[in-house]
Formats: sequence, structure tokens, C-alpha cells
Amino acid sequence: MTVTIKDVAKLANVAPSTVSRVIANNPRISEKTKHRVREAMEHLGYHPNFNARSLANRSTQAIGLVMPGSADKAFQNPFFPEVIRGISTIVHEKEYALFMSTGQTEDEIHDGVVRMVQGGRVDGIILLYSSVDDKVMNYLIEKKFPFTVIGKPFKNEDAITHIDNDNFKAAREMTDYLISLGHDKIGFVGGSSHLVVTIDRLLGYEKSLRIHHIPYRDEYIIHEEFLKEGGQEAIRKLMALEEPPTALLVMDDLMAFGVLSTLSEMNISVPYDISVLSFNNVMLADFSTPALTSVDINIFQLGYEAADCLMDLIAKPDLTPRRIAVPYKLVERQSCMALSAPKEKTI
Amino acid sequence: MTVTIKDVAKLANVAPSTVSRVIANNPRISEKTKHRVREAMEHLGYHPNFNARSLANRSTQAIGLVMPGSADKAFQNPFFPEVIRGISTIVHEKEYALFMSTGQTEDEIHDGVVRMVQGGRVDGIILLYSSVDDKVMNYLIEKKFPFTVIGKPFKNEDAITHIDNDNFKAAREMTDYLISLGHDKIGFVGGSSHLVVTIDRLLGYEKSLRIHHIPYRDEYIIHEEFLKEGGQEAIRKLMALEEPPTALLVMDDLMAFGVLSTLSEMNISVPYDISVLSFNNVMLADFSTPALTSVDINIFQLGYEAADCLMDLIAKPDLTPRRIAVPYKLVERQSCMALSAPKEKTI
DNA sequence: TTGTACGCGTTATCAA
DNA sequence: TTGATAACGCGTACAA
Repeated sequence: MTVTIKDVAKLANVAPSTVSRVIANNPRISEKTKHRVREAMEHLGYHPNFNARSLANRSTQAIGLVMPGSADKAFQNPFFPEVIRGISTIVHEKEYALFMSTGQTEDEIHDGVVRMVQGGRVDGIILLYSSVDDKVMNYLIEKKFPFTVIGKPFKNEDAITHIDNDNFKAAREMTDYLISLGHDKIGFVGGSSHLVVTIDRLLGYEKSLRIHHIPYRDEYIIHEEFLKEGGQEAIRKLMALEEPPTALLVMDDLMAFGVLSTLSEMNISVPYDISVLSFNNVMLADFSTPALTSVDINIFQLGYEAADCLMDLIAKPDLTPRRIAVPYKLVERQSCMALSAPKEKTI
Repeated sequence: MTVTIKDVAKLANVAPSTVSRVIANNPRISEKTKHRVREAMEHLGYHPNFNARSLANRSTQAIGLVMPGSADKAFQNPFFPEVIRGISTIVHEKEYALFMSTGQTEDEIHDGVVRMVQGGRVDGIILLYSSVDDKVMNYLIEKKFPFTVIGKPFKNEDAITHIDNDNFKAAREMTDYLISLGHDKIGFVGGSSHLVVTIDRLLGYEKSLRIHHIPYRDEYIIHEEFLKEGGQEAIRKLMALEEPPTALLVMDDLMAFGVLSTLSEMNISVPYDISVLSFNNVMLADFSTPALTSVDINIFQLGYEAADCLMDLIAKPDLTPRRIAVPYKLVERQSCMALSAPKEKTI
């Protein structure tokens, strides 16, 4: 039914192997026959069968994407679409395809990855997150399968090609920034503490406090998923403290939206009563009220570089591991202000 | 290197074909040997090679996803993540994998799909959008390749299994709703007019106006992508009309965020000066100020059903085409109010 | 109930 | 520069 290399060969009066060479653009085929073969391909509407090719080749032209936890929640966050956008750019350039494994629990995801890898569906993998002692990462390392990760590996940092921002430094600087605005009661609102990014940023936050001789208080630290109600509670508790924070360092714009909304319900005004600074600088950050002051971490580039490195890795599997630090930049909008400023509201 | 069916056969002291049958859970293999073979598989860490299987089988265990325009912009919209979430659920259940083609322009996307299909990478395809005279859809029809579409096909409606909301009815009802609130100057803010959903809703909007003897005005209709500046202009013009609308029917929450933001910059208050009603009921709709009154179109279910139908279609290619209408529901929040209400602001 | 042999569409090796 | 031929790993008639 489907037109194969043999049909082309017959029509062009050559051997199948010749057709194969034409496809690979083998230099030792005369331009003349190349032409003839290509015409035959065109004429018949030939398209190579990737499975057959992979089988003979041990190379699919595809890479796999692994998302954290349930792709569910992950996908709700604009971070992932954006990072995939960066990845697609490279992937498309190289004529690769994208494969996504699906799975809700950690185990399901692991199984999905195993099937992808052992099943020969992909040539390499990008981990879209980095968590402490990650099963998938361990598997990939053990298998010596080409992969890159977005975020810093918890261990084996030097042995794994990874792309991230310098989250420690970023969090430190942002805390510095809030302090420079006069704040010394600064809350930290993070996501799962299994995520290395959370850990790194918490460390940076601590460091800044220490340098400025500001005491670190446990009650200022929140770890909540925040996509749902849980987070609201946490914020309420935080603001009910005897000395509530006057500034919040939030790990993610999506969380920040939740925070903003809760705060607004509590009639606490941002930025007049409390400043909010978050990470990611998602497109929507511009549209919230007040517009979010957020750290642009160049999500697109994170994806782009991750894919780029992976391509290199696939080509040369024993390339020495690299670490690429993507720059970040604070985008000041309306959700932060100096503590000392007069507390007058404009309308 | 990799462990194959033969290795398993050897270890279990059976023929490769027997192993193959065990994998397929062929009933005419004795439980005893099944057990033995399974132990061997376990022991060796065997995983079937999908490419080989596909070749012999002409069935990949994968389906392809096609996004509109540049996956870029598409992906910015929470609609797609959510719809994919619905798809993943089924896909995972059936142990399928997800394939995404990448491409920026319409032609690139088309090529990607052709490669997916002819290359034998997928067993079926879900179109995540429906546009007028779509190249990809035409191709799929011509090839008689199994596919379902989310949205209503522009033509051949009866011949294509598709899942959508009744967008005509929905838009009519929502317009009715705004009219019932006392509005008779209602703007329509839509996306690309190549999208069938836009067309259907515009028709529904018109219908409602006609029934209520409200004149249809061209100057009340906007078609803008809205993710960027373009939309701002359009809204400014709209509000600068001699008789600016007192209510806006917006096709998408993301656009609505943009509208809200522009309106706020213009010091036009929602809902006191103008009501805004939008579609999709994205998670973030709850967090905007004011919280968006939005139509919940059950995005998740759209994806879920589309995948479900596709699975049926793959199993029985000449199943008669179906149309599944997913219910929708208005979620009233703070962005709409009755026109006759006193125009007093609560702080 | 199980084994043999061939085909799926390519690529790669070796000759010519 | 090109052609045969043997893999690649699996499914499946057909035979036993």
C-alpha cells in the first residue's frame, strides 16, 4: 500500500541501496542518478518510514520530554509551555520530533521514561525539572542515556549537562533588593521543597539575610503548591503573625497570582501594605493588578539551550558535561515599593 | 547490546515466537510457559522495541497532536495545556504515547504532519483547533487517516468525528445574558476569523442581537490576537466611539486579561463602566481583578473525549463519524453587572 | 501448545 | 559509482 524505497528504486531503475544513499545524500552518488531518484520519489510521493530507519539505524529522530509530578499540574503553569517553545525551536531546526511521556505519579512517569528509552522511541531526553534524588535521573545516568536537565541536579552536578539560572545568586540578589527597599521582614513563599530550585533559592535568601544581619525566621517560610486553596491558608497564617512580613519573595508568578488574590480578599494592599516579588516573568505578569514585579529567568532560552546541548550530546555521547547558566533580570513593575515611602494610596 | 526477544527465548528455553505470543498474551500458550517466559523477561530486563513492533505490526502505540499556527502562541494559552491534560488521561490509560509535531508556519506544520503520518510515527491524530479550509485537515481526509478534531470542521461536518461546545448556542446565550443585564451596546472581541469557533460565536452573537431587535454594528467587532500590543489599540478605538459599548463579549480569557489591563490603564472601570464576559474559564480567571465572569467550556473534557473517540477510531477505522457536544456553563464572578445598577464604586 | 520461516522498510557491509 | 545481501527486532502464517 505505502510506497517504499523499493518502489522508488524500480521506477528509477536503480537498486534500493542506491535510493537509500540518495536519501542520506551520500556524496559518492552521481548527481545524475540522484536527480533521477529524487524525481521518482517526488512522483510516487515517497516518505521514509521512520520505524524501519530506526531499526536499521538505532536512531529515531525524536527526543523525549519529561515533566515533573503529574503533567497535570505542571502543564497549568505557563513555565512549561514556554520552555517547550524554546525546545521546539531547536528540535524543528534539526528536523527532530517531540515525544512526551504521560503519567501521573512518579512511578508512572518513571515507567514511561523506561519505555521510551528501552523501546527505542527517542535518542535523548530533556528533564524539565530537577528534584532531590530523582528516580528518572538516576535511571538515565545508570543507562548512560543522553539527557540534559533544566535546573541543577541535586548531586553529580559535574557529571550532568544542565541548564539553569544561578538560582542561589538570583534569590540572594532579590532579597538584597527587597532589603535595599527597607524591608527586613521578608517572607519566602516556595513550591515543593523537593525541587532543587526551591532549595537553591531558599539558600540564597538565607545568605542575604545573614549578610545583612537579619534573623532568619522559620515562620516566614511557606512551602505550598498554591494552585489551590492550600496556599490561601498559608498566607492567612503568615499575615496573622504578630510581626507579619512587609515583603514576600515568591517562587513563581502563578503562586504570586494566588497570593495577590488572597491578599486582596484580606484587604491587604500590594504594594502599600506589602511588597511582592516573584520569579518567571510570565506573560501574564503584566496583566495582574498590581502588575507583578518579577524576575525574568529567560524560560525560552532555558529550553532552547537544553535542546541544543542535547543535540550535541546525541551526536557525541561522550562530550564532557557542561553547565549553562542563563542570565536573569529583574523586571520592576508595581508590586514592590520602598518601605519608608509614605503610605498614601493614589485613588 | 540491548536485550531482545531472542535472548528471552534462549533463557526460557522456548522459541522467539513463543515469547512474542506471551507478550501479546496469546491464550493458546500454557500458563506454565507464560510464567517461565515472564520470569526470563523480568530477569533480563526486557523491553519490547517499538520500532520493530511497528514495522511488523503497522501500528505504533502513539498518537500525534497538532496545534494551530505557531505552537508558540498557541502554547501561551492555558487552553492547550489543559486540553492536553485531558488527552493524556486517555492516552495513558491505553498505554499510548504522545507525539507533537513542531512548526511555525502553516506549511511547516503541514509538512510535520505528513512526516508523522507517512513516516508511520503515529496511529492517529488529534487536531487541537479547527480553521477554515485547513490544509492539514484536508490532507488527513484525503489519506483517510484516523483523526478527531477539537472544534467544528468548517465543512464535511458530518464526515468528521469532532468534539466541541455548541459555540453558536453558547454565544447566543451569553449575549442574551448581557442583554438581560440591560446592555444593548455589546462589543464582540474575537480571535482570528479563520477559526471556526470565532465564526460560530459571532453568528450566535448576531442571532441574539437580531432576536432582541438590537442593530448589529460593524464597529463593535474586533478581531485581534491580543497577546500583544495590537489588541490595546483596538480596544482604545472601540472605547473612543461616540457610543462605546457597555459590555464586551470576549472569546478567550487570555484576551480578556489584556482587555482588563488596557481598560484599567484607560481608567475605565470593570464592571461599573463596562462589563466583560469571556470564554474558557481558565484557572487564572479567578485571580484577575476583577475576577472574570467566564464560560467554563470544559477544556479538559474536550481533550478527553477527543482522545477517547480517536482510540475508537483507531480500533475500528470505519466507525461512523460522531459529534460530541461538551456542555458549558457560565461562571459568574465580578466582571459583569446590570447596566441599570447605580454607578457607585465600593472604594 | 509450540517452533520455523518469512516479511515489515531501512541502512550498512562488501563486492563489483 | 553502484548493486547484492545481511542485519535490525518483532509478528504471524504455516507446519508440527
